[in-house]
Amino acid sequence: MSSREEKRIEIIQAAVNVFSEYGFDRAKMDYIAKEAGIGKGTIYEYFESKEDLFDKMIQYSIESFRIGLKKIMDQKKSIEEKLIKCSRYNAEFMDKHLDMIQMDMQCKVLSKEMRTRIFTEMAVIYEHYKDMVQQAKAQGELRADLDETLATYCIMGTIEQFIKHRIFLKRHSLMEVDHQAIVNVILKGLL
Amino acid sequence: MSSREEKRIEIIQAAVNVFSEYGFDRAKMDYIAKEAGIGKGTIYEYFESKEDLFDKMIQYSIESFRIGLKKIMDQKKSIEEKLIKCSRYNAEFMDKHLDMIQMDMQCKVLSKEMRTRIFTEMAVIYEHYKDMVQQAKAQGELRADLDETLATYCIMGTIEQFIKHRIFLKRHSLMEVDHQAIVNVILKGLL
Amino acid sequence: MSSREEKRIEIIQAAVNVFSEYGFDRAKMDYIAKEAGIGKGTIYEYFESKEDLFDKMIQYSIESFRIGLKKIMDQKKSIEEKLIKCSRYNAEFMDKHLDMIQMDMQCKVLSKEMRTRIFTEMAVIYEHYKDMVQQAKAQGELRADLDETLATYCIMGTIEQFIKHRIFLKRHSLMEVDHQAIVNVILKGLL
Amino acid sequence: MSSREEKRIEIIQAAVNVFSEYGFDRAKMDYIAKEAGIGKGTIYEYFESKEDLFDKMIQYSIESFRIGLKKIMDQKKSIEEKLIKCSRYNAEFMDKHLDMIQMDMQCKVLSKEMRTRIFTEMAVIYEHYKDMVQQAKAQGELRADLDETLATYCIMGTIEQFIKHRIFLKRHSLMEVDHQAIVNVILKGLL
DNA sequence: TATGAATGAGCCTTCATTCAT
DNA sequence: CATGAATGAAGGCTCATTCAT
Repeated sequence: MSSREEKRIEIIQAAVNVFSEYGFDRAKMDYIAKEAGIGKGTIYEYFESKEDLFDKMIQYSIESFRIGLKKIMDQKKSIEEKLIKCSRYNAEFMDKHLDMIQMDMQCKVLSKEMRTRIFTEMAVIYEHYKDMVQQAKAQGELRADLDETLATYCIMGTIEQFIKHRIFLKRHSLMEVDHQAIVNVILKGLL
Repeated sequence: MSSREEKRIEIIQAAVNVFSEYGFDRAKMDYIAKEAGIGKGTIYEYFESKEDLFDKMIQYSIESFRIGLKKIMDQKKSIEEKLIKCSRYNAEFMDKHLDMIQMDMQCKVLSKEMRTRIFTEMAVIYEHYKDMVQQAKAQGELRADLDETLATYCIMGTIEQFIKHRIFLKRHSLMEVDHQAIVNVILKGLL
Repeated sequence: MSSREEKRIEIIQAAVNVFSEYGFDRAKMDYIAKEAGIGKGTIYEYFESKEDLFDKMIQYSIESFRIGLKKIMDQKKSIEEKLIKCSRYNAEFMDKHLDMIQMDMQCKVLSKEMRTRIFTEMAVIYEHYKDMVQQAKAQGELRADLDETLATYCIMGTIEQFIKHRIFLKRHSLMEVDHQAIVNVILKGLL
Repeated sequence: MSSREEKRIEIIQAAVNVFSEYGFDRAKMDYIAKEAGIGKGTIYEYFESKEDLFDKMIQYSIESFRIGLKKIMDQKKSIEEKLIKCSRYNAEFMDKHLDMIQMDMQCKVLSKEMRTRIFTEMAVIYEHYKDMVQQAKAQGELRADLDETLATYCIMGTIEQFIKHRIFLKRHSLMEVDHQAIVNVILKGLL
């Protein structure tokens, strides 16, 4: 259909790959063009500048990550099952895309306006996690005296750290058993 | 002592400030020289290149963080007490050296190669945490069936996320009670 | 007639406007196409390149100016009357086609090569003036020892300077009396 | 002395040559650097941008032209002698530098502020000429009924046109006799 | 040893031109 | 014929690094 929109997405996807690999400043427009299989000038038919492309790429990535995550959280499953799926989804996403969880930090190079937008987007993800925790607690799946905010930190932080180490350092795919185990630690605690 | 070594440290400290503020690629050697109160050429008398300076600065920062953390971990205290102190130390360090958070942030706009290099340095911290977990487990403070690696992810990730949100987003200092609560969540789990 | 020729002229007229407004190097083919109400590629159906279009536009502009001037010069009038009419025509032309002044201006930011090209075209106008001087001299209207070439410089230069200052600097139309006065100065000299 | 200022002037002189030859838009910073015998980056140690360099070059050129002209006009000589010297000076200056008389038109590419400055500068030259005419008239060198403004246009315009044709088109130096002849035409008129 | 003026490789961006539709 | 999306060569500017002093 909208061939224009399709091409825009293709460029964004190329941008995800290249920015992810090189970071903002070392990613060359040349690389992105090559990755997208188009001429360098063509990018400027769709995006105003390198910064604009980066902005749009961030928006696109966070939104698509958020949507996938929300879908999992809205399923009628136990909190344990959902957390495992979240962990798995998170890992898969990071495997394909840029280190999304920490993307909020990329904002250094962004306009103040964009930074605010990204923080807002990221906050939505935090809220999704918290909603899930609250709901699970309301249904008696989690202990009654649990602080929902801190629990959310625990979930997000642990999963993030876990994936960062596994994917980032060891560069191998995660096995199913890993996700179950990490969720198990979160739920049961260390004691 | 060696006036040479002193000057080296001064340059590193200037580098910490400037890299923290601008990130690797946007930090100019000019800025660092100005911050250190020396000529631009002088930096090259002490460091081979911008990259070399960055590496040495990362090593220096992580090492100073590591030393403080190790001291806490080596104390004869319960795992709970030590974790609370770690959380507090982490928060204080970031409060004073806001640079460290920034540093962490900068990594994200760096190339994958550079990110990996930093992450590798950080692995020392991870090892300290893991040692502490192992020791606590050996002494029966933590449950016997605990996966030490995953437990370490949980501790580090949760504390990091917790501090990031509190300091970075809300911009207020943490109270004593917070550290106890977050450690409580880690230890007891969510169930 | 030939619809093709009409379109050619339309493009040239658009080119006059755009080149006048922006100068050669800053005029974009996009602008000219937009001004002519056609597609960018269409220009290349009628002109070989931007340079070619510029050349043809210069020729067209100078030619239309030349024709009007020649008509005046060919009249059976005294040299004084003709000079006054030339001055008036020149002023009117520049008033209507402010472009022409602009055109003259553009030349100055052009390369020496391009300036020469334009100046060569303008030489035709010079020849007309010189013809008029020669004829007037032959008929005893001008003094016998007059250098025709220098006299031509005096006429063209004075009128040009006069109009430039009046229109360009003061931005008001010229009154009839002005033209008589300036021609008077030219003819009588300063002594 | 101020070696810095000397180098600044050297760059400006290189800029005069290159801008004069190629025009603003086709002059490459590379050319100017090469002409000045320095590296491209060095220009930016002395000027903020290409536009800034152009601005400064224009100011420098007009001012030095104006000073030389004023010196001639202030001499205790007859109006005829002075006009001859002006013509000669003008020709020599244009031989070495950019087409100064028409430089006011270069302003297309300049900031509004700069345009105003140049017009002001150029107006000073016009005033110098007018002063000289008034003074000559007061001393009875020029006829009493002469319009000073128009006389000034006649002088400036004729000389400009004269030089433009001779130098610009024929590319040969002017002989002494030429200047005397053109001034003769101006003073005696065509009748 | 310390300096900072000079350098030039490298990159974002523009725009004349092409060509598939 | 007409179009406008795509192209890539070209140029202004930055900044890590060098080296004469």
